Amino acid sequence: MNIKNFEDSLLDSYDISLLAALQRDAYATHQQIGEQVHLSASQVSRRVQRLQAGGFVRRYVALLEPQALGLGVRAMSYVTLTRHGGDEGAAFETEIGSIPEVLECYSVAGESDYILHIVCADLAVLSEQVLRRITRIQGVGSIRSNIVLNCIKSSTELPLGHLGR
Amino acid sequence: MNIKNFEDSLLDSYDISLLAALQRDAYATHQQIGEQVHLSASQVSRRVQRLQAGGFVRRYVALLEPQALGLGVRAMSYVTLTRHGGDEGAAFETEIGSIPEVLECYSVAGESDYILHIVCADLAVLSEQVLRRITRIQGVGSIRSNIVLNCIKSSTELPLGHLGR
DNA sequence: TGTGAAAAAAACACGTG
DNA sequence: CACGTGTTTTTTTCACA
Repeated sequence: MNIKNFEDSLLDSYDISLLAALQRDAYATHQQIGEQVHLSASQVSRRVQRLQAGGFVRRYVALLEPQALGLGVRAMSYVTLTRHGGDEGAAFETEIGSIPEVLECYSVAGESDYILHIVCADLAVLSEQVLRRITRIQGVGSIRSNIVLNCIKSSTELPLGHLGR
Repeated sequence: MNIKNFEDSLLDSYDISLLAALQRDAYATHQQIGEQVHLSASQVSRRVQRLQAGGFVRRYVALLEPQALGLGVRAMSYVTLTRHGGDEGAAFETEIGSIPEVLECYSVAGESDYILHIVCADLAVLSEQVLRRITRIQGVGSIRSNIVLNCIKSSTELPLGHLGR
C-alpha cells in the first residue's frame, strides 16, 4: 500500500526525525543517520524509500554558496499587473519561469500581485537586465524592490514540529 | 593549491555545468552526471571534491514537499523595529533563528527592517503562534504580512550564466 | 586524463523475535 | 509483521599508467 498524502499516512516519530535529518544533511550515510535517529542502517534505507515513494521528498539538491559564485545581490521585488481578470497572469507566470535569477515567485493577496525573490551578480545586472526584462513582460504595471542588506537566515528546512505529537 | 574564492578560482565550463547539475539533482551518480557533462566518473569525483573544498557547495539537502507534510500556509512578513541604532537588531536576529517556521530572514533597506519567509500548517498557527511569538520579541514595532496564494516558482538553483562565457 | 582495483555504501534476501 | 544481520550489488575513491 502506498502512502499518498498527509491524510493517509502515518508518520511515526522515526519518520519525522528521519525527514528532519535528510533536510539538514542528505549526504550523511544511512549508518550515520541511523545513529542520530536510533535506527539500523537497513531501517533507514527502508523508511527513506517509503518516504520518497510517498511523495514527502521532492528531491535532493546541492545548495551552492552565492558569494563564492560572484552572486552578491539579493532582492525582493513586488510586481503589480495592469489589469486583473484577463490572462496577463498566465503570460507573466510562464515568462518568470524562464528567468534564472528569479529563484522564487509567489502570487499574493494585497497591494502587489507577485513577490519575487531574485539573486544576481550586482546591482547593475539587477536593474539593467533582470528588472528590465520583467518590466517588459506583457501586463506588468509596476515593480518595487527591496535590496537585501544582510542575510540573517536562509534555510530550506521545513518545520516538522506540528507532526510530532 | 586551494581554490578559495571567486577571484582566485578559475571555474571552467565543466565546473559550471557540474555545479548546475548538482543543484538540480544531487543524487545522480557520478556516472550519470558525467554523461550529462561529458566527463568520466573519476573526473566528476575529482572536480566535485575540489568544488566542495573550494567552498562553492554549502551542503546537500533533501527538499521536502510542504503539502504532503500538512504545511499549507506560506507568508511573507515585514517587520519594523521600534528604534534603530541600539541592539534591538541583535536580539531580534538571534530570536528569529530559533523559530523553525521562519525559513528565511533578510534585513532590507526601505520601509521595513526585515523580510521574513514563513511556512506553517495553517492560518491559525501563523497568527496565533508564529506571528505572536515574533511580536513579543524585544524591539519589534509592527508586522505586516502577505499571505501567499499560489507558488509560481520555488527554486534553490542559483543562476550561473554570468560565469560561463 | 582515463583505466582498473579497492573501499565504502546502499539495496536486498534471509532468518528471528 | 516488523526488525536486524549478513550478503550482493552499486557507487565512489584511490593508485597507477
